[in-house]
Amino acid sequence: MNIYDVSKHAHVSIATVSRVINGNPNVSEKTRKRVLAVMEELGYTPNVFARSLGLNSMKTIGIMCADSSDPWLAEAIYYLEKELRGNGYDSILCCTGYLPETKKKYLELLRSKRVDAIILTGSHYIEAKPKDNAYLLEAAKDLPIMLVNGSLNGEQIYSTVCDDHAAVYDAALQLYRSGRTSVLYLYSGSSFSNLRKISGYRAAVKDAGYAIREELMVLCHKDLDAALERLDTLSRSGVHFDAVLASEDILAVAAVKYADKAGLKIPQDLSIIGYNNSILSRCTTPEITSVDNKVEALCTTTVNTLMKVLEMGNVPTKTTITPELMKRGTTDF
Amino acid sequence: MNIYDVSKHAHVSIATVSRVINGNPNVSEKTRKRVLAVMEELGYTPNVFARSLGLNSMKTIGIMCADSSDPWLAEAIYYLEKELRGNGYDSILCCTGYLPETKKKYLELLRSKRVDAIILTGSHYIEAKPKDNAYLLEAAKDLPIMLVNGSLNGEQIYSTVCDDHAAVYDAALQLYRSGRTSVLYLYSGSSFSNLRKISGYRAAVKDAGYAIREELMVLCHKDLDAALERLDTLSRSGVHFDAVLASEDILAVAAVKYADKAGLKIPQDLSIIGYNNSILSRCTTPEITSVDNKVEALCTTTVNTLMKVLEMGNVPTKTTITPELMKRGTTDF
DNA sequence: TTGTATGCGTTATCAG
DNA sequence: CTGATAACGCATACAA
Repeated sequence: MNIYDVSKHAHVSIATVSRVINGNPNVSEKTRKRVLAVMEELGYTPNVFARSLGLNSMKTIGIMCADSSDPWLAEAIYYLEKELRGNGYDSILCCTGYLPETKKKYLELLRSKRVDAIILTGSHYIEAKPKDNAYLLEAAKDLPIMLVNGSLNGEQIYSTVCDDHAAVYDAALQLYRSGRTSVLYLYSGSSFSNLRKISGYRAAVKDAGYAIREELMVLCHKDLDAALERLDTLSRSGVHFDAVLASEDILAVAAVKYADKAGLKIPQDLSIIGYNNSILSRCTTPEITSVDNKVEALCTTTVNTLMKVLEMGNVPTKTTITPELMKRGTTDF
Repeated sequence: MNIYDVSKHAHVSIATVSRVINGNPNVSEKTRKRVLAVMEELGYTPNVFARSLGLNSMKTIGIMCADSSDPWLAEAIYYLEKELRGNGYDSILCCTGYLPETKKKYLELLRSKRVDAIILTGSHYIEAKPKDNAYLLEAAKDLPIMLVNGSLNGEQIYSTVCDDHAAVYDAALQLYRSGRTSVLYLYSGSSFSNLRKISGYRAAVKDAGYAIREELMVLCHKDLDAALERLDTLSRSGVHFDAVLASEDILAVAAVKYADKAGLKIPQDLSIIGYNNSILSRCTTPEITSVDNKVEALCTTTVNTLMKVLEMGNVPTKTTITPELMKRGTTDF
């Protein structure tokens, strides 16, 4: 069942059938209808492979993410897929894990599949050392690279980021303003986004008139038990804190559990702020004040930008989106 | 940069190059090495479109799910993608939503993309009325259809399910055995899986020696606020219950919140069991006893079965996996 | 407005 | 073991 069969049955050439398929206006209404009728009758579907071969494009975008089961990334993927499909593009998904080598491997794989562009979802794709990002610049010579919540300068590289620095700065400052004196910053890695967050925290501490205390900046695994354990030992070792600002909601959940265990009242004895405004922030009692970093906006903006890029339009290289603090029961402001 | 370029540089025919690419044994070791060297040198990558055209296969599996941001589905997608890629297959993702029409539409779309098989993820794809599943039987004439946590009989349709009936039966019975007298069953829909769960609940009520009370089987939206509100009004309207068994963790979270609000002690005044053993079940205080329905096992089994199907092997039409009750703080057994 | 001929980069089928 | 050549199904430049 191919274009030839249709052309025979409709008594036209394959060129005409092709024109009909592609909406070329240079076809008389009569022939168009006849061809369409035949296509319907035969249940004809164009062969995407042959079409791709001619056009050298699949109308497919590669989506890379570290781990599609991470709630934030899962939500991002949802919006990206939806938005892309709305624009007539398919998405092929790659969960790359967090290792640089596998990230590179999957990027190569997607390139070999001749996707029309690649979207890197989440802040784990930009490394601190420029040479570790070189492979992205290299890939961007062939196709557009879109960063969702990451930023990198380069030809054909487009970034859409949430202003994490401002979000954390603002959150921390509000904690100090509400009377806290020792805000613990709990974070889980050193991705692009995490670095920006930490710098926001540092700036806030200074602007609140305090000295930076390294022991209040605590790195731990993105895991409930690990974080709880970390807070426990920290407290036992004599470090005092009356607020926890976390780089991830799950860490904030751990802080709530820690307060429960230690008999601390929330938010009086311990204020807590999470990050991402995920469903996790709503499962605890009290519910957690959390920074909404606007996944949906990040994703739709990314896809919109990409569509303009593919249409050869002129587009901004970097778009910044403003996060918002969702106030709930773990803070008293 | 194509197979002709390689053949020229290596002084062989394109047929030989093709053989090398495809690991055909009918090539002398010497030639193979030479060709591989040239390919490396020129940085040649086979054109997937042309290859697909010849093979009429993309080595790509379509994954359909209702909503990739649903935690359970997100996790499933993660395992499916990983497992498929390990077998050399790409996955193209489709979030179909919950409406029958869009489900059909996306299935057609994937078919037109000539994917090698389609995986339907989650229990939302099997409808109660046989005629609503007819389109799946129709599609299965062309390619294998794999169901993850759904079941349907038909040629080229393979199901991998978790025994939801047994899981809920067992959970409910344990609640009665631990002294509860009125177990409220809270559920969010009437998918295949939900129907099986309800039948498990009904069986348990009977086997525990109680009469079925319709007012104890409560349907509500899969949403924190909606569920909380539902429990509130239910209680105010005089319905008594001393345990909540939920078809989703999020509903169990709502039950915990309800107990907090109503001043009920968990598990003494109200025992709670959730379903899915998701991270949500670990965010509350106390943490929620939840049925682990083995996402990973479901997904790896599905992919393994699919691989056998694609290799024309003989495979079971239906595989059942046994769930497990993860006991935590919301129950006293 | 329509048809013809050719290219796209492979794989597969022969014949040697 | 190797090579020539015909599919594969479509898009498109060019001719009519």
